[in-house]
Amino acid sequence: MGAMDLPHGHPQGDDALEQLVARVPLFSALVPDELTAVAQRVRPRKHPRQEQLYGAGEKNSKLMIIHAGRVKIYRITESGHEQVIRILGPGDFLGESTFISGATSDHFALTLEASDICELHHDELHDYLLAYPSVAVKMVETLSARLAGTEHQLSMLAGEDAEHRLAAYLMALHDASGKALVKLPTTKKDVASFLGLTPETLSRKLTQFEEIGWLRLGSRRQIELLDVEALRLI
Amino acid sequence: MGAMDLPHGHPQGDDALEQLVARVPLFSALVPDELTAVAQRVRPRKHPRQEQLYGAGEKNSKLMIIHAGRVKIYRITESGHEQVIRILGPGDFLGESTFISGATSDHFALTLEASDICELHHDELHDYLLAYPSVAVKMVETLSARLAGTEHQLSMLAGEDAEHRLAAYLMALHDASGKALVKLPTTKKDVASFLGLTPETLSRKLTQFEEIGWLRLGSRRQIELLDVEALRLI
DNA sequence: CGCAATGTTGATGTAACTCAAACCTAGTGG
DNA sequence: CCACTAGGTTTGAGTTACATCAACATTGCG
Repeated sequence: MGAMDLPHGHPQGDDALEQLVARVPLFSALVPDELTAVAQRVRPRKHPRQEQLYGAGEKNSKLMIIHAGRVKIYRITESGHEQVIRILGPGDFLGESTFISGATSDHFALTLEASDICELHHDELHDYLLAYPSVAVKMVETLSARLAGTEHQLSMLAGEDAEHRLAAYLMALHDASGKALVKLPTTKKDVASFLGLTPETLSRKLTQFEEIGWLRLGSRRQIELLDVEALRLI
Repeated sequence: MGAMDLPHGHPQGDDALEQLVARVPLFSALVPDELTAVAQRVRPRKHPRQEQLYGAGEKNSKLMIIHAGRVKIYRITESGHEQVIRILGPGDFLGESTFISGATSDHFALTLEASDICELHHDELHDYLLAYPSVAVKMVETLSARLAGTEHQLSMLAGEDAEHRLAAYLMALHDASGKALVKLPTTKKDVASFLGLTPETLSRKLTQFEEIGWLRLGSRRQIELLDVEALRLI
């Protein structure tokens, strides 16, 4: 668990790294040779839980790719409260927002659990994208998808009430896992922030849904969805 | 202003088209030869005002680049009301969200005024990005910036009240133009939707700001900002 | 110039927030 | 490994900002 803190350079390690890189959607279109080239330049690091990867105001100059763990992206609004933007997991990348030269990010990234994350300096990223256009195309596609997701969340926040938002969120979790037993990716406090609610309102709506019989609240952030159709139709 | 409805093919027309393409941020990193190549493949079109460029469900397979005019991007929420996502102007592009093969867009694009828009089929776009990686890099940067903007709007909607949202919006208009006399890009109805408010609330807050002396409401969507500092500090 | 869409103003209702207090859970350190 | 504690969660009561409904005024397009 602590043997990869520093690059060792032995063949076994490089192979493993290449395997990791190959699993990242961003690099999935690369041919083996290119994959090897990328793997050699990427710096893997372990991060403990609750570590701040970057903060607002810093000029974070690294693209980070998550191999294992979860990362919370959030903003501090002008009125001072925390707004969760998204939760990232394995295969996702972050730090691209400051790729536009000079711009400093206005949000924070925090590991929610111990995480394995690869880093790539922005200068290098720029060269990579020019050298491997397929990575650039993949990145365009990923950003498009992420943008569409954020826009969807935006119109949910603006247009729907608390119940609709919560139901839609639960359905998204359900569709992602395919199972009736879903697990919140983080604390209810953060989920509430993500949904634009106070923790109190989230708690109330969840118990309300439970009373109606649409779901059952379990321990350890588990929720068993009993009536998926009802939630979808809300 | 109306002589370019159809491509004419004479040198003058091509030069003009090349000039237009060169002004699009997306293509700003291209060298002259590449610029010519792009200009030859791009199809310019005129659109009347209030024309639907694409709608939800359609598999829109074109990247569109705005040369002149304004385009409203909006979604119909599940509860049936219109949510404005953004207003695009000259130099902006749209239609990239369905670039991810197969995905159908869930939002609509409508011209707010007569517009000149160039089209590029997605297949061609894919080839272009591979052939001209600098365009892909530019697109990554643009999408990053757009994502950051949407995330900002998101946290505004979730975290701030009506006054803060309106004040921040007015400040954004002010910062974009640099002048104290700003002009709403579209109807107040649409601006209200963009800010996640009802038209009634927007109207009330604007008159309230006027009574305080922070601004003066003019005709034709003009607003004169009298106390920029107060608005910024709200 | 006339009509439909947009914008304004007022009265009323309610969903969700705030504040507060008690309870529970999960990581801490001994 | 267990007990401690800080943060997370739940429940309750009271408040308010904003939506809704409605009537009227204005704008600007055909």
